[in-house]
Amino acid sequence: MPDARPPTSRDVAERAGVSQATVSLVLRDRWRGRVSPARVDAVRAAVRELGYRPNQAARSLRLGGTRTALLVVPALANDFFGRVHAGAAAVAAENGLHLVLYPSPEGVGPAPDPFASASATLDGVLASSMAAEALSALSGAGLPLVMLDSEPGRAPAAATVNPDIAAGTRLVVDHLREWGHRRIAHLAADVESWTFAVRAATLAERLDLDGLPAPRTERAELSVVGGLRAAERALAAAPRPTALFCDDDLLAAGACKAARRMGLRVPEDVSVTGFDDLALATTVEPELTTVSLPAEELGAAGLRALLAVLDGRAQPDTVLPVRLAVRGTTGPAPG
Amino acid sequence: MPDARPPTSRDVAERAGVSQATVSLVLRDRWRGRVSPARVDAVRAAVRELGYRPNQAARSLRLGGTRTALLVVPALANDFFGRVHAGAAAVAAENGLHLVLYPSPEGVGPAPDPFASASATLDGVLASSMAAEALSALSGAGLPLVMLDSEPGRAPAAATVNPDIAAGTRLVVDHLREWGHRRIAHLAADVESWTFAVRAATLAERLDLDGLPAPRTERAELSVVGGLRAAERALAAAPRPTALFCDDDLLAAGACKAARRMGLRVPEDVSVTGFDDLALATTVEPELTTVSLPAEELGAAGLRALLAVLDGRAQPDTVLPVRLAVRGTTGPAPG
DNA sequence: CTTCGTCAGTGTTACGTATAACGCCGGTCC
DNA sequence: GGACCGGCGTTATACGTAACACTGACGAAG
Repeated sequence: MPDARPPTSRDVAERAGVSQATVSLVLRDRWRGRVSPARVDAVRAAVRELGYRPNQAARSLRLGGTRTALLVVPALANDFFGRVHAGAAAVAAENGLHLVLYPSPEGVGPAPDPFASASATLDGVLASSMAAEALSALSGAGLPLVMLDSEPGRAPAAATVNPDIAAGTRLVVDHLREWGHRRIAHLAADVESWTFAVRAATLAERLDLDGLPAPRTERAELSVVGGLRAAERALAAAPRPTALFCDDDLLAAGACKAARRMGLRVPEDVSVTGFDDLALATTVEPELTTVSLPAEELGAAGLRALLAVLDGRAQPDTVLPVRLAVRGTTGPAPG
Repeated sequence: MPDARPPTSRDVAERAGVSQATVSLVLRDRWRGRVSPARVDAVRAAVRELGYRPNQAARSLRLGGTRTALLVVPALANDFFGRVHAGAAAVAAENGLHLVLYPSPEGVGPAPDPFASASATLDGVLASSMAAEALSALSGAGLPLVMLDSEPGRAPAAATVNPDIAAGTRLVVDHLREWGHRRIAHLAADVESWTFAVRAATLAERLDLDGLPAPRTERAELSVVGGLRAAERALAAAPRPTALFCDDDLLAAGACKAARRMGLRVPEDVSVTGFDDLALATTVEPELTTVSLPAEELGAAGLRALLAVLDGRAQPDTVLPVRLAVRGTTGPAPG
């Protein structure tokens, strides 16, 4: 059996009694009016019998492009980016694009080495957060880039897609105000990132608009324990805040834990709000009141934007609506 | 500016005043004793100046292989597979292999379409769980395959790498026995999978060995709410079990929630154990006593096995040790 | 003075595919 | 009856890289 190596289109041609060019025409579905139906069937039969699969490398070389895009996400530690990926993957599949996932080691980590060699293998990049060096490497390679969760107009991105963080922040503030909260502390993610900056700015602005004092801010490492520690500091202040605005559900979960450890009840003694609506939000007790971001839609819209860019169509920046999921961690202000 | 398309090695050659072959020698680091240092420098300078990057497609075509492996994971919803990926990615990077991630839509979902065309682009696959059809498609394409969390000797895998599930199960049972538990219920994942079968078999065997009755088993969808519902059923039985052995941390988290809703304290009234040691385990209150699996090491060992297979070296099946993380959800049996 | 070996390179080819450019043949139209 | 044309197919070539087989030239060895 000299079946050592996979069959080529030439093998198929020989078996079907046609030329290699004809095989290609049939496989690329460009044979209408050029190849007789009988031969088309013959080629298809030969393909099946030999178990032929086109060599992607050769295709890419010829065509000057792989139908492959890269999705860069900061981490796989929570389900948010899993949902982003699902949304993007669905759109990619519909459009015959391969989507490859690259979890950037550190939210905003060092230049991912994969890019160096992968850039030649990719047609475009959809990135959620990325080190500046990696960004410039990408734009240097001239790769089309669409950014998620990133400030419009900055960075060499062809387009951006964002959930409406500012609106989400306002929804939270309004909700807390309806419950009568006036002393609101801010558990801020200890990350230099546009999304978090928007939360802080909008929060301050909205409170000011309502004639309330600027929120006391506690910086927190972006994790449950980070939230726990920051909340312990925030709740130790006098007078104690009646509500904690957390940049993220992880922080909010940590904050709830901290409150309980300090003998405080949630939401009777202190209200807590999150952001993102992770799976975690409905896992903890009580379930988190949080801003629900359209993760799937974010991925889908991002990939659609990338497709548009690949097709040479200009793509406007997109903002997606968010909603407030009111659950069990918010209630009337005490006292 | 005729800089329309990326520079090729021939462009580099022209600029450096050498032949294309020489460029290739320099870039592949095969020039020792073949190219004079002066020209090597000239080539390197030209590469820098033009921003030349080798065309991967052409390389793959020539070499008959991409240095790329695929990691198939069931979902991105929890952090376990994020850690598996991290471990595998580290080893891959050390060995100049690209690692691409494919989250299979459904734990054991439909044949992933990506394989159809991607198989030609891959050198090997490291899979955690996979639909039977996808498996056969893979072996049909003759792709080297290493399986994680899969029964050794089954499936057309060149090797398997597993955490020692049986040992973990025994650790849990022994721990519960030391606390005096005798009525243990089993919250079993509603998934046909070898790992879960091992848990059930080992649990039954160990209890039998200790002269205890077979555990009452409640099937649960593999999620927090699934665990919640199953635990409600299990805890409604009379006499009530004093401990719940959960196949997974998600189920355990749900079980704790159910217990609290039924007015039971954990661990005073009922002990709960998990499996996997997800981030979730230390997030919930109280923190879960659970079997800690070496996720990073699992990914790393899996990728090492794949590398061995790619090198044509036979690779034995591997079993990795586990440990019991004793935390807050287990205590003395009541009564 | 020939012969040989080594260094320093270059010419050429092959990888597998997609497609532009061309050829053939039977039927139509003037 | 010859020019033309449309349906069918084929030949030839290019994509960018890696590496084999070769060529001179220059010392050294015989």
